Amino acid sequence: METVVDIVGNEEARVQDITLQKTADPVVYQLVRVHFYEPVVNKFSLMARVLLMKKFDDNGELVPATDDEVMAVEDLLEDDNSKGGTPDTGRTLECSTSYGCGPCGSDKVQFNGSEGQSQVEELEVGPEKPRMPPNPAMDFVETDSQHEERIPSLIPNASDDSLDILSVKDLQETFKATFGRETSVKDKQWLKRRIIMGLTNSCDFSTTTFVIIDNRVVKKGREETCKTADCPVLVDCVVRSAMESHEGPSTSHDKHETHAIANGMQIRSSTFQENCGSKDADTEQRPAKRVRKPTKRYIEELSEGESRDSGDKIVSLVKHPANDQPSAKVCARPVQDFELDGRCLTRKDSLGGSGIQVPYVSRIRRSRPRENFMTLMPSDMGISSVLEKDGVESSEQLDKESGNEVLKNSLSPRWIQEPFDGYLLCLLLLPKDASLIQKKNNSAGERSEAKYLESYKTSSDDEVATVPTANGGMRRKHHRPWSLSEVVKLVEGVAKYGAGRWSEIKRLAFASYSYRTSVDLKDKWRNLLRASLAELPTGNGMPSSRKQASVPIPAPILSRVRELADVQTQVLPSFSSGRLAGFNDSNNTVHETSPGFL
DNA sequence: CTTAGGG
DNA sequence: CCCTAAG
Repeated sequence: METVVDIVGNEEARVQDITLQKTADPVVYQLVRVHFYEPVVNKFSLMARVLLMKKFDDNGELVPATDDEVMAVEDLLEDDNSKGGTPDTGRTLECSTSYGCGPCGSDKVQFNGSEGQSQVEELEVGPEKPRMPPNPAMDFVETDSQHEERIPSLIPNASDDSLDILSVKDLQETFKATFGRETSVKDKQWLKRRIIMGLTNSCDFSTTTFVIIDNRVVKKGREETCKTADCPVLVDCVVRSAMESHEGPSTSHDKHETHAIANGMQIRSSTFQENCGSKDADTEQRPAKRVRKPTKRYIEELSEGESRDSGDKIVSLVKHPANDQPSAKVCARPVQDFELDGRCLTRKDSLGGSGIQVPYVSRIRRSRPRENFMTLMPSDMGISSVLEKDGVESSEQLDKESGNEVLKNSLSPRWIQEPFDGYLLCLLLLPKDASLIQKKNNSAGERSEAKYLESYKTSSDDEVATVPTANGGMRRKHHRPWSLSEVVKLVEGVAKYGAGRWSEIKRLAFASYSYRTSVDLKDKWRNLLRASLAELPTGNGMPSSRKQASVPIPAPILSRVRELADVQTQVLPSFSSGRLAGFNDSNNTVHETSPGFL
């Protein structure tokens, strides 16, 4: 399968782009839930790369990783770094032993349940999921008969012992003392591990970044991308290793699941075998750790909005104006080859029960964040198959309800704007040689993916990043249609803060929609206004005589727009003449009827 | 830097 | 959506 899901640095990227090194710097975010489309990971034909992972709440808004999540990811990386000696020695980062190595034999990873069912993986990370404490893959402390060879040789046993007698609360406090932050994780094992690691750790992976060049990940000197401490380096291939599954009572279920996975899917490629093999070894020699600084990283989008508010300037990352072709810049600086080929992170799919190998990548941001990378996802990705019970602002709920459904039905498949629940992971599978990639279209899911990707490919053949539209036209690739929820937000914002105060609205109502600038809001408002006015003349041939918006704006919203516009411009006229009259009428009506009730 | 408009 | 001229 020569398809490639390409999301690089929040940018869409084509296979060609990547191979041509044009858009090659990946940004790895965090994930918890994975929408993974492509199971094929054949070491000999593919290079799989985690490119981007983001976490979304129910409204599709970016949410920062929890510290625990971040730490989990950091640990993965850090561990990788440390055990690899130098980052330049790309090695298998992590690989599930269980489901990765089980019945190895097939060279194809396949999701069971593929049928349109979302390939959603839940990385049970973070405090909200105590059942599965963060940082799965990094486990080395586990007990375990099945992995007797794994010895925490690098970990001071004493510490471990001393921690044993502590209560969860104690551990949490220790954790706090160690890391300078609170944790809600209640898993003692995890806490202990973290604490130990925190106490012994001393290396910081965050100083290394990589870039993909020519299908390989090249180490890149630390750069502007990581200037700021909060460089959104959220790598988070959190993976749940099989070993983890064996840990602790709370994971018994997982264990079971893991087995199911092993049997259910065929990830067993020689590749994975290898990886798996190296894993145990690697985990054994996990070196000492670093002193962990309190993690403070935000997804760029968020920090952007917030920092604007506070006048903070840490947004430099995003703001770099010259970042239109930053990737080129980055790529132009080849350093050392860093074969990431083998580095796999594995995760466990709590839904389909399939684990996948997720190669770790790097984090380098290039250009403006691409907000709608999810639009690259196949529409059948199973976006909302699982709702995260995460707390979601009620105000957002409205958005979702008012917007999602409409979107679902009205948006073209390519533009799935419906907010994703949970987290997302985008994987990039870089074919080393497309011709080598073979795919068996077994499942509908695969087919649709192929189809989707094909269309995408087609649309992006050109240098002129354009994308076909429904009406046959071509529009710029990075155009992002306004979702209904966005429109609603905008309208609300205008209602609240007044039209014209775009920056206010932007940061107050669009804090999480980083991709909309105040200018965008303004423009959109202008368009909305036009649309609303265009709809007024009933005698008019057809409101649709005008160019129809990609996302039809419900009439109520348009009228609301009109109202707001009126309020702003001709408050008195419209009020006294039309609205006031109507208001009085209804009032009268009420008065007429109410006496009867009395 | 934010807003308003034109392109 | 971009660009730019104006506060």
